[in-house]
Amino acid sequence: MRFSKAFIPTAKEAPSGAVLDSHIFLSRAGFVVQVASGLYNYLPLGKRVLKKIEAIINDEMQRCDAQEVELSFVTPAELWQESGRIEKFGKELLRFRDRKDNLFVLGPTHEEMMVNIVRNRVTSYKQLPLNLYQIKTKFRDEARPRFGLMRAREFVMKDGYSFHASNKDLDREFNAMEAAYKRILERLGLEFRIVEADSGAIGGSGSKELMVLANSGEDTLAVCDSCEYGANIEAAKRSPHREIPEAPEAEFNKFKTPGIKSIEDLASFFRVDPYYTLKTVVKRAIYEEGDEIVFFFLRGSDDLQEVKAVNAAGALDLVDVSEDEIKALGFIPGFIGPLDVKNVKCIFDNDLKDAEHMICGANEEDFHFVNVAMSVIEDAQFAELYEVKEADGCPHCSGTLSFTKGIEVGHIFKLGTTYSKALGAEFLNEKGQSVPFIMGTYGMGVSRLIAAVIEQHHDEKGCIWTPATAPYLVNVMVSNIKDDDQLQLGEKLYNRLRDAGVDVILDDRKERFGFKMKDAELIGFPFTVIVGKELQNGNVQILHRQTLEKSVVAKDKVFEAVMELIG
RNA sequence: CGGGAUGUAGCGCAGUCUGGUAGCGUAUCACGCUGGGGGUGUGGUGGUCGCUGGUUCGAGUCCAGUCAUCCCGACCA
Repeated sequence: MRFSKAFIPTAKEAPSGAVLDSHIFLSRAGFVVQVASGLYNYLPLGKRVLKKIEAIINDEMQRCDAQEVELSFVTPAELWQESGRIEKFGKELLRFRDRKDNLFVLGPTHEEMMVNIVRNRVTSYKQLPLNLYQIKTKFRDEARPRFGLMRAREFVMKDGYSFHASNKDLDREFNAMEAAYKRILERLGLEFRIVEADSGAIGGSGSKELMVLANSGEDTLAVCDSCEYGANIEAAKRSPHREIPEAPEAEFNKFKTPGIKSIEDLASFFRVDPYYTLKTVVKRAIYEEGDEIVFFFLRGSDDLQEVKAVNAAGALDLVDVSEDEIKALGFIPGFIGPLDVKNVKCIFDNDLKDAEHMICGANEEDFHFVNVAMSVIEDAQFAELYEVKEADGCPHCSGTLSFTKGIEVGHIFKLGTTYSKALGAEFLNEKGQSVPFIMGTYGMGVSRLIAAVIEQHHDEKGCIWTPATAPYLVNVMVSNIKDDDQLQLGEKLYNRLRDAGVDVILDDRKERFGFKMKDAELIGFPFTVIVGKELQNGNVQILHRQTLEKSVVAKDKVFEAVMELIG
């Protein structure tokens, strides 16, 4: 491609409201342009990057014998009613009616459609396993799209679904997909971490997220400093406490604690470590039908992890409860305790099993109990509720956990029979029994990957594409096209590289040196061959975008030098 | 969905408080000079000031409504 004919509208200024570097540079360098909230047009450069990433995904999927399909974007609402997700997905599902008044939704993910394709077509265990995927536009009517391509409403996702006759076979495929996803991200040149995750609304288990490490990431990850363990904070675990504070000595008793409502005040009032205080978090759990108040109890040294709490309560959502609502139930905020609680659901953190010497609210204004043993509570429901903290111990080794930020670019998990059961998709096993498919699902955000590459690879001048993702690997820049020698050499090199199959662009615009350099740096071609003043000495320069260093190469050896650079 | 802000030329912004002929930077067009870090001179093109209604002799400016976009939060396979 010749720059003089290319549609690459670069700009000095970022669109107003753009805050993320990837959003700023992808816009300024002419890769994408916003159409409406969460909707983007891909210009030629953006489309090239998209196709490069897709090609790598396709290549790795083929190595795994996953087969590409393409499902219709518009999907009948009946399928969503059948699986029960039309309510669960809520307003994110964009619904509309056709001329015959039939209800449709724009596909936000395609479990239903994929199961629909397979059911009644795959009818025997002999036809399994099967892994089908597509790379296609998805639409989710996000409440608040933001950060450019990072969280758009319309986006490109690779979504794959596998069908198995046994859990064992699902495990095998799951591991194969994890390995394939790892290779994809490695080939793209990204620094990433595979972490344990919550399965979210889609249901299932064995959930893992692929996180590109970047400070601007929306997810917080807990990662071990000495082993491979990493987890989204929503699912992160820790080792049992390594140093347990000295237990306070006291008889069971009720103490007057006027105005002592917070854990901090309580701990200093009794001069004990917060570890020995009982924290109560009150939430209203929302269920598919109805709602109720739930007390979550943790050690005072811990905080409630809401996603874990939602799962423990089996709720769709948890919302805050006002002090007045608590009082209306007959409890006093700041003095709630687990003893003799009736008519309110209580869930205890696992860490409180067998806990002793605890100080907790007495359910009476200005009173706390001391030296309470959790064992006195009958039929207590326990679950994991705590949120890990930095410096907690790794659950798998003797290492220590620290926090880092990540961009979720992939999510794989074992669905089991959730969807095949809901949609009645069954096959005959070896025993002649009709059983539901055991499924896995594997998603990767292709358009989000574009943003992730730039979030991880940019500087103050602009984008720094990795070799596998660059729209053009080499930019041959003619410094002054009015100089015949420069122009001729540039043309010659351009043609030679192009004939050799290199993704190359020739900057033959009638612009000044500085202007072209700024564009080259903003767009972020990995290598720019500068055919300019050095030509007087029989040389050209090669600008390495990553380091911004310029190397000098004899003009007769440029082709070989470039070929060697790009491997 | 709660809270906050902003809509003026292709893009980025000032002007609005205090009503009186639409501005700046950049981009763009023509011609000239220049040619190693977004160069420069001269002359142009380009706007029903988001939309609707109201107040006024007169509204970009004041009032009401509405739509859109962005930010914080809730939400997010």
